[in-house]
Amino acid sequence: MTIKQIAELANVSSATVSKVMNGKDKNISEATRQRVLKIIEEEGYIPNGIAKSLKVKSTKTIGIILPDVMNLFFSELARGVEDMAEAKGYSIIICNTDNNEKKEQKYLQILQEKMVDGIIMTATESSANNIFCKFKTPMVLVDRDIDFGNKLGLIEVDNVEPAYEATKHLIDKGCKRIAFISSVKVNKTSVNRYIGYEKALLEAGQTIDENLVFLDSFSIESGCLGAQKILKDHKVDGIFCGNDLIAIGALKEIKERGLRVPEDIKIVGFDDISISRYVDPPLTTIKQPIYEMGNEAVNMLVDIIEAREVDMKRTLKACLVERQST
Amino acid sequence: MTIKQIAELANVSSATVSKVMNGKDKNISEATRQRVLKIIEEEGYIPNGIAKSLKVKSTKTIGIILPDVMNLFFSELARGVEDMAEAKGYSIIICNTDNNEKKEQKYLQILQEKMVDGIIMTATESSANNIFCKFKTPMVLVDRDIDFGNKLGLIEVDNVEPAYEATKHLIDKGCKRIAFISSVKVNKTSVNRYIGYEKALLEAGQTIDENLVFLDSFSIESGCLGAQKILKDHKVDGIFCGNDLIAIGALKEIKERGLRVPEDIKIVGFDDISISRYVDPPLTTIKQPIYEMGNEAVNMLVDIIEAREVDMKRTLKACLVERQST
DNA sequence: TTCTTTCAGGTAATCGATTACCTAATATTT
DNA sequence: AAATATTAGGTAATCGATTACCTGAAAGAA
Repeated sequence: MTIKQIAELANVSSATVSKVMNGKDKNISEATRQRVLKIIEEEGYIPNGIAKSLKVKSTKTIGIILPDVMNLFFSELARGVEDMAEAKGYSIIICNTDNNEKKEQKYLQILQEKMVDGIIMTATESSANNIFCKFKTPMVLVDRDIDFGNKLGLIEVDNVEPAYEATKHLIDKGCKRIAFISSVKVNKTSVNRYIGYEKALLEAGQTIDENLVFLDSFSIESGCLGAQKILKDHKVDGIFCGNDLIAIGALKEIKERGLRVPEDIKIVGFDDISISRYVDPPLTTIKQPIYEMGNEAVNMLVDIIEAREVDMKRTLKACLVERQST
Repeated sequence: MTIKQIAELANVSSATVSKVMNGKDKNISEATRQRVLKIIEEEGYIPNGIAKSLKVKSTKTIGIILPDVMNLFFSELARGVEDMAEAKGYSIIICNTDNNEKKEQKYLQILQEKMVDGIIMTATESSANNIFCKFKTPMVLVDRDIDFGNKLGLIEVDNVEPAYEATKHLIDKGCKRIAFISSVKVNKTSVNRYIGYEKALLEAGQTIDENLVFLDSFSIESGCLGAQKILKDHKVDGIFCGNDLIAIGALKEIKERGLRVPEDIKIVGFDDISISRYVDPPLTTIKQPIYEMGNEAVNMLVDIIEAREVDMKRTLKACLVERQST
């Protein structure tokens, strides 16, 4: 079923059918319009969007590249993106990189071949290369602060200040020896959270003990591993975790050693993923506006696509939500 | 940059460039081939996949329609789909319906306009209508067992038997009054789990007490609500939850009432989403091969798309994994 | 030598819409 | 009544690849 067949059935030209479908019907009589509409309905005609895209040079789809949708942080981000995209008439193609630069490259190529109108991406931790500079598909980076000049949009949250706040919260609650478990240092997010942690400790006159810092990855397993490693040889009364998944892992490990939270050890996470309020005890954490970041990424991207004036950098605020783990 | 411009730069026709790019280069001299390849590389030429799709009538993309990627069950399913799709050279467009039939309809239309090669979908609980029958885009349904004749593929897991097993497990552990918290009855999955629950109770000579059955939705909130409602007026020593999210909610509610798991109340969930082993206590649950379901859905769909012989129904096995909540 | 293959690559129709521009009829203005 | 404007719709080029079929030269066979 093509537009020509519809046109024939309605005794008009394909141009007329196209005009009716796209609301450019100023010069179409109501009778003709209804006739065309009726036939489209009857035949269950669905226009070929590919043909349309080829002509109008827009696919109304955007690509989203992220490490892993199974990670609650990214699934929330993806949902934020999808909802806003849908509201603005765009579909989204999703790509998981597992922080693998090869896959990132491959997807970038595929998305461009598919002629997406724009790309939203949380870049791989190590993608400091400048592969993105050479192409012109509009793009906005989310969460990972990587410097590509100012050609790309960026949605970020400040990490230093909330990390400082989180650590200070532990100090205020009386913690004297506070550990930090997070991802490796190639990840800028992790580094910034470390800076906030350091700042709070120094300000409180506490010393930085490298033995209380464990850096691996933003996963539950890392949380288990880190807590295990630190608790084996050292006494701590507080842990600031680089994200909530780590906190969940640490929580489990602490309980297995017969220690209590928050009585023996207080814990603060980061992100406030949806599950965090349901773990035991409910986790004190830094609430990141994850879903909103997804929304904003789409807003910015669509502004770029549709060539509107737009600020290429947007910083959102994160804040502490206190629950029972401290 | 189009194929014609590349052709001009290489002093060949666009047909030759096309042949080189697609490996149909039997009749292309090695010298020409290299020259074309070099220019493509130099110019950073990316072929227009939309134009290609229009001609070859295949977009190499499949759509996936599901209730909500933020739900751990579906994010794992989505990941299973994406990974297998990527391996087979397909991209995926993701659509969240929130179990809203209107959105489902809308996405179905959009995906067909975008000319996806196939659709994988977890149908809305209420979509018993036959809207899918009239179109010919290959489609496989996952998890939700809805009858559309045998035109559509189906990937399912048996729910009755594992639900029976879960309930029997509680009985074997000594539970005398076992509650059931799950989603509403329009959801066949939920119904089947109820049937298994009922079967185990009757077989053990226990009576079905409707006061111990709470049906709402497959969410953490429902778990809280259900446990709250049931525990207020009744004494129970075991709860079979329709899925893990419900179990997590119930767990929280139980603890808030000062009851202990598993000493006072034993709990079994369903799904084994990734977080379940990390809650406190680690959840005994029915492990569904969620990721594999995603894989299999793609396998089946691609077989249908590429017109291979294929069994339109595939049933996977779920099994009990015992952890500390029982 | 002549005929047939093979090789290397070119020509142009095609996929299914969109849209700038055209036309013919009717309506309005002066 | 003549000139102009509006209405209703049609014509055909175009988007950027793919591919069936064609061509002319060189190689091999008879």
